[in-house]
Amino acid sequence: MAYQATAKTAAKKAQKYEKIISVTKKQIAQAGFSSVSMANIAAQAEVATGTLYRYFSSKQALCTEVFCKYTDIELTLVEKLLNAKNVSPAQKLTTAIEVFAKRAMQSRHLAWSLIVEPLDPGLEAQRIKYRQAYCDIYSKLIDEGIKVQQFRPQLSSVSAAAIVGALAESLIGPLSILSSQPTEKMQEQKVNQAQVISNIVTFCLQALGYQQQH
Amino acid sequence: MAYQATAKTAAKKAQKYEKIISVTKKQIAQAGFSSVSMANIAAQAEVATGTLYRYFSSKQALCTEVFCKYTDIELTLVEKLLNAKNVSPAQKLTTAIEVFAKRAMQSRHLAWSLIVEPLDPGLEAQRIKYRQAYCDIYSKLIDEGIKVQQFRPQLSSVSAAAIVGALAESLIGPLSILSSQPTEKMQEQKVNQAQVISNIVTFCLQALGYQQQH
DNA sequence: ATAAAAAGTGAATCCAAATTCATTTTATAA
DNA sequence: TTATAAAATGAATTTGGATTCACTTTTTAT
Repeated sequence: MAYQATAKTAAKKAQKYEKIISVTKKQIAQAGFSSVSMANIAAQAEVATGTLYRYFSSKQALCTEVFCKYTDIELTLVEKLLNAKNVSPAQKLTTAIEVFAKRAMQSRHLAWSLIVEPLDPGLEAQRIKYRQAYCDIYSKLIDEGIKVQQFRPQLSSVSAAAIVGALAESLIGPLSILSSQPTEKMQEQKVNQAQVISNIVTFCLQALGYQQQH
Repeated sequence: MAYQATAKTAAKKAQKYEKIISVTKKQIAQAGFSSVSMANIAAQAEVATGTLYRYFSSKQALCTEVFCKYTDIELTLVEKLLNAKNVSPAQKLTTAIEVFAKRAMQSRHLAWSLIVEPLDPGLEAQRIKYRQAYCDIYSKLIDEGIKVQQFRPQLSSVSAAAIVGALAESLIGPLSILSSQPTEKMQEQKVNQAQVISNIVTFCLQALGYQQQH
């Protein structure tokens, strides 16, 4: 009597769920959150619009799911690097920035959507939570660095926010020379990704008062 | 025969125009661009919605006008400071940041709207132009500083973008401890505006490789 | 095979503002 | 004072998706 989803059916359902997520991610990576429409996603996922609502209560719920899924991956990764044992704060920061930057550059459009695309309030609230999380872990790192005198004494939460902003704007935002066509400014200025990353690493380390060892 | 607006009428019209602008600015300063609706503004300006369209071709045109008017004031001010004669690059940067920060803090909500509130694409495009302008003048300043060896050699456009991002995030964005209730974190951490500004000035100077003189 | 439960469908509905425009009011010039 | 131009009005229209829901199809348990 009682209807009980069989393994096969449950799997099919899960598959459909994943397809919706992945299709949405693809759309966001190609043209940003602003390009996501339910009709749009439904077509790509090969379901009816009504079906989407059997998996996600609203467009915002769908977008939030995707946003969190992919933002979380990056945050967790950076978190791990900053929790490494027997690595100095300066070294951890260097690695964290390098990893974050390289990954963002490999998925430039997605990174733009996740980090700087203007979003509506619901999603923006999520983004703020993640930025705050980044800020918190960087803040801790700075405190650590102050304690071992690798960084100068400072308001760690202010400096942490500055680092988050500096990374976003210089690597991903519209001011990043990396976001102009690779052929344009970068070639003209003979700049490559590695140089940009190295520049921003030095920028951050020195900002915190780290004295380069020779 | 030919209708020619008399001085009095022209003045009245100009007054009405200003009133629309000022009412819109007030609305933005109180609740952001997202709270602006034509009905809303019309009511506050004591005109009919249709009348707004005799002054501005669209909502976006109105918002853009206000956005540019107030953003331009700040940009011009900072530009002047950076063009000062007989002032070292480091000193100019210090002053520019201090002035920018103090003014933003005095008009916190407006600054938030102008600098970090998520906007729709039309306005966001305007904002990017201004950010680029800031980036350009900071970039020039950095080049100047490199030349006189106050700053280390670096990719000035990358560092300039980083500074723009750092200022926005640490002073105005949601991560700024100044944007939480003044009573909250700031008192709890015994932090005041001056300390935050001083922190961010040092952050930027050192980021560029400036060596504090004793 | 059949009935009940769940899943899927997509055309129709809803919605909130921006924008329009036929009409009214005000200003100008003869 | 009157005819014409400009300005102002605000109710009605438009719009672009998100969301709904009556109906169909598929799955499950007997």
